[in-house]
Amino acid sequence: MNTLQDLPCPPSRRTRRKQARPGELLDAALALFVEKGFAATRVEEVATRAGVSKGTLFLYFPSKQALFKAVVRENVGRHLDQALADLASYTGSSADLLREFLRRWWTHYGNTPAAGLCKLIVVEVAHFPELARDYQEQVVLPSHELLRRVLERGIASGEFRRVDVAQTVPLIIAPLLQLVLWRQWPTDCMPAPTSDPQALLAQHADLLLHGLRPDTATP
Amino acid sequence: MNTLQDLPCPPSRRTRRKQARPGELLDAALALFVEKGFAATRVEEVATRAGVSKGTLFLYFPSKQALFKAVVRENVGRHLDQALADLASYTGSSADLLREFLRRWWTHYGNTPAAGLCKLIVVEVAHFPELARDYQEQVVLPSHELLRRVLERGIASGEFRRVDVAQTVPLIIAPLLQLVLWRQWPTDCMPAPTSDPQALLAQHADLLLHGLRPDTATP
Amino acid sequence: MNTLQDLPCPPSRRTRRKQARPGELLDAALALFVEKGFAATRVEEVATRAGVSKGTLFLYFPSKQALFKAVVRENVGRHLDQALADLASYTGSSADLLREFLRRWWTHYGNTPAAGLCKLIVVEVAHFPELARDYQEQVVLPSHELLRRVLERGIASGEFRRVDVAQTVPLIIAPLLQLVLWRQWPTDCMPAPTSDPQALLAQHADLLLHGLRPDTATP
Amino acid sequence: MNTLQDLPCPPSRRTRRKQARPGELLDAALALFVEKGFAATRVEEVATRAGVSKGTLFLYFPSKQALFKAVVRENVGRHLDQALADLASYTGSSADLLREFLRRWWTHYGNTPAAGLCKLIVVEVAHFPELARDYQEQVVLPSHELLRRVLERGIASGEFRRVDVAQTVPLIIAPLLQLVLWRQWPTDCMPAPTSDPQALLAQHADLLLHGLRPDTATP
DNA sequence: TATGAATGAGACTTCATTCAT
DNA sequence: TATGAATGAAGTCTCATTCAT
Repeated sequence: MNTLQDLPCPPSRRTRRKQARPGELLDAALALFVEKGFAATRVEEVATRAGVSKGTLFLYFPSKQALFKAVVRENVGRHLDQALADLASYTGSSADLLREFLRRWWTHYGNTPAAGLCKLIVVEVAHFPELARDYQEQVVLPSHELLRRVLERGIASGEFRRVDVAQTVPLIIAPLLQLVLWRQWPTDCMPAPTSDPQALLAQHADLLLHGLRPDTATP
Repeated sequence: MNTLQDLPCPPSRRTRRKQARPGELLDAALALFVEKGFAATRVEEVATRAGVSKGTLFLYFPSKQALFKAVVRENVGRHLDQALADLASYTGSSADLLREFLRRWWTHYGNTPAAGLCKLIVVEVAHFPELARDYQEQVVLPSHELLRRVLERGIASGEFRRVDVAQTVPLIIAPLLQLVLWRQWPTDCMPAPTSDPQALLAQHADLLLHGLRPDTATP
Repeated sequence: MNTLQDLPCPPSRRTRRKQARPGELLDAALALFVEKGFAATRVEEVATRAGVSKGTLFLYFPSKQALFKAVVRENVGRHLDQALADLASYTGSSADLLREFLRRWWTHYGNTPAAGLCKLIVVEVAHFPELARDYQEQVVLPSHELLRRVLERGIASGEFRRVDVAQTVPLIIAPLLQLVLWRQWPTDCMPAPTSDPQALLAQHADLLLHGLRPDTATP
Repeated sequence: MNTLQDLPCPPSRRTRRKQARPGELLDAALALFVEKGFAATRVEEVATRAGVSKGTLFLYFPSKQALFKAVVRENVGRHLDQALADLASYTGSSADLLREFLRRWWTHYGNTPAAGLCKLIVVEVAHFPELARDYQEQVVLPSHELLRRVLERGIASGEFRRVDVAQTVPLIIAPLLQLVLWRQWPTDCMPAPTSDPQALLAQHADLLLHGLRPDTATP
């Protein structure tokens, strides 16, 4: 029996807001930083978009820089972890594994708000070296490491021909990164080269797997 | 008859310098904009680096934005034109043509100061739609058009298998763009995934041409 | 008949604290205002030091200025009254009376927390004219008045030589005020000229009484 | 013969102002800091009083704190040096020397704008320890040292009776400091105890020299 | 009564732009 | 043409004060 008293008291409206504030501010900040860059974003805009006043923002983040760092830290590698987690124990073919990698990368990262971070990092990272390190550790290295293992696995099993793994990994990554950059651009004056990300990824997988296929004509 | 006056006077050093001013300012501005972005670059820095005073800069460019536009206009597509010019009349194999495209892109564009513009455009272009249009017309469309023709040529001749050309072109471009971005990053906290651009490009060509090769099982 | 309710209840701990609140806030404020000045003291610091929240402070004092005025009013002349009260009816020699004045001034005022007010008044009083008037009436005038009578008494009795009383009174006061100022200074970078207030006061009395002694050459 | 060409060209109006600017700003700042304290003085007020705009101030001083430090450094000990310089080689009586000290202190320091610094230092010095050190070295220590020598000279020569020199020096200084503080106060609500500084100083000298006179009645 | 989250006016500081020289 | 002193709009951040709970 569930009595009323067992139900947790709903937190007061004020308390609920207080707890939600940092998240709301981070969301607003992510959107604006991505759209306009760090310098061109005014803290008052962020506050307004989050539905609070300028001063309130400073209750939660001591400075604009701290806000920026929190935005990046909050979103860097957020979805990537789970996306890559169980790929390591994949048992199917290496080709399927590569396809699955691309598929997950898209659904868990490239197609989420976190993708906006790429542009941010490309541009602002020179001014925030600590964040660059975070990004390197949490996003770049794990992705590269995983891809490297996938390639080596496929080569070892004979599914893939022998290629220079170190140079091939960035070639797999590049279209993914470029995809999220292209999607940031204003479509009117600067249309992305493709309007169908999924088709691009499909073609990427197709071209890649063809490119990795061992030479059958060598008896 | 005094014909001496008809002869062009060699410009005095002062005159020469005066005429060189805009160029020196544009060079300084390019370097700084690429390094720090539009907002974080102060006009005084640009002037100082160009060896003139802040006021002088405004004699040549009416505003910071105008300076930026001039920088981009000056450098966008500067080297690309000649790089792509005679590729249209190439007569060798399509594979060689693709290799030649990559080679030229690297020597005439990716490995020149103009490459810094990529980062600039990725980030700032949203606020300068006219520039985006310029870039689109002078860089993106010609490159894509050329690549499209190369692919269609190869497919028509049977050198390449039938692929979705519209999706493949960006896949060829992506590593090139990414390569210049990687080179902008601070190497200490964010090393590029490869330190050997030429090797990357070689692997790109290799993988690509393998991927485009017709299925050998079709006699 | 239930007479218990008629008896005064000993105040509960909460009630007692509640009644003590203003006093605790005033103590905290005094210390902080003295230490940092009016502008550099934040109301939140005062509240925290008094063990309450910022909002609570404003239940007792309508503004920071009101708090400051209350602090000064509360402490100005607090100990001085009793210190000077019965000196008026002193019956001993005028020299002893002067010595007693200095002694009491020190024990009841100069060596109490209220001494910190001197610095406060020196600096902030220009912006709080009402407080200046209070201080004038409660501290300056009574002290001067008393000292004037002491001097006149001594001159009348022949104990002291004829001096310009109006100019002499401030000369007696000056070292006392200066003494409390010196003690406010940070000892590391700005040591007071003497570390022994009692010795200074003793020397003050000695020098003063010698200076007031009638010329011995007048039989 | 003075030809016109020998006359130094009067500096252009702009140049002259440029050179005068720091001084004008320091003067304005001194007045306002003395009047209102560091925190309550707005940089825009200083700029306005100096006849320039807010931004101009920051061409000469990188921050409000730097301005404050410059104000103090500029004025601390400015007039005191020359005032005390040749007193060391005085050859008259020690009594005259003491009187001369007081006279000079008044004309060269107490009655100049630099006197306003005393209040400033009393209050703000806790936040600017380096400045405290400057003041200590340039003002306090030299004055005390000089007075100590005067007293010892008089005692050695028999002009003065044996007193505790270390305690007497501050007793001579105190009325001087207090005098400048009193003059800062608003005369309407807080009149200084004397409106005639010279009379006070005269009485100070008189009382002091009487107080230091050897006991003639001790055969 | 007590709290502490929220506010917003106001301060310091920067920097693109102007203009007298 | 070239300079660089001067400007002032605009941005970040602080903190006294308010008010819903």
